[in-house]
Amino acid sequence: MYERKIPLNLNCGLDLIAEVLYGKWKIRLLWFINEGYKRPSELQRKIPEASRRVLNIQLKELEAHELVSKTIYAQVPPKVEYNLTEFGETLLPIISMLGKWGDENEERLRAVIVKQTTSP
Amino acid sequence: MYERKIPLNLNCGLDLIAEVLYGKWKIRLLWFINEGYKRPSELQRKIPEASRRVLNIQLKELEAHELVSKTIYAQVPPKVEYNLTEFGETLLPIISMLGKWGDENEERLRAVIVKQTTSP
DNA sequence: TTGCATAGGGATAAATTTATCCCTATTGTA
DNA sequence: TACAATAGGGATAAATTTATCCCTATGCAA
Repeated sequence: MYERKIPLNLNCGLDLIAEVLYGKWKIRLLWFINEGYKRPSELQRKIPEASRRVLNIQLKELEAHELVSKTIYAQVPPKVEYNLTEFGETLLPIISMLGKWGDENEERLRAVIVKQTTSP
Repeated sequence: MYERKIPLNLNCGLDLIAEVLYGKWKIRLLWFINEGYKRPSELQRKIPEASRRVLNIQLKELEAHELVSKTIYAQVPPKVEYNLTEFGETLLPIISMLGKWGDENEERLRAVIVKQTTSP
C-alpha cells in the first residue's frame, strides 16, 4: 500500500469523516450495496466508469474502516458479497442528503461547473 | 488552470455535489466563513495546516461555484471578505451533519483509521 | 479446446491535487 | 530603513490518487 509522507490531520469530526469517505467511488459503493448490489461484479456493472481495480481497492478500504463487511462463499466460481455494517448504515441518511442536495440543485450546479471548466 | 484530460462525469446528484465539495479544505472554509471568519488572513489562521496558496485557490473555486461571494474593499492594506451566498447556506445543514457524524464516532474512527495506516 | 464468468492483486504509468518558493504593492511601525 | 500585515498569483516540485495492463485459478458451455 502507499506510504503516506505527509501526516494526516484528524482534528475534528470533519477530518474523520473525510478520511473514510474520500475516494472517488466510495459513497456510490455504499449506496449501491445498500440498494442490494452486493457482489463485486454487480457493483462493477453499476459503475462502469470505474475500473475493477479501483473498486476492489476502495471496497477494501471501506471494509478496513468497518463500513462494510465481506463474505466469501467457498464455491466455484467464487462468490463474494459485501454488506453494510450497522456502522455503515448510519451513513445512509448523510449520503441520501448529499444526493438530494445535488439533485435538487442539478440545473444550477451543471451551469456553474461547466462555466468553470470551459471559461475563456 | 489545470486542463482536465479525463472528462468529468456528472450523472447524478452525488457527482454534482462532489464536484463542488471535493477539495481538501473546502468544507472547512465554508464552515469557518459561516462562523464569521471572513477574511483570507483570518481563514488562514484558522487553518494553519493549509498553505495560503491552496486556500486562495479553493476560495476561488467556491466563488466560481457560487457558494461564496467575494467583496473587495478599496483600501490599503487590502481588505477582502468572503460570505456564504444563499446557495452556499443551503449546504450548512449537510456540513453540520457530516461533522456531527464524525464527532459522534470519533473514537471508533480514530481506531480504524490508525489501524489501517499502521497495519503490519 | 477456446472463451467467459467469478474474484483479486502486482507493477507501473498517468492524472490530479497540494505543497513550496518566490515576486508584486502599499501603509504603518519599530 | 527594514520589516510586518494585507491579498494574490506564477512556476514548479512533490504527493496522492486513479488508470492501465497483465497474471492467477476453476468450472461450465459452445
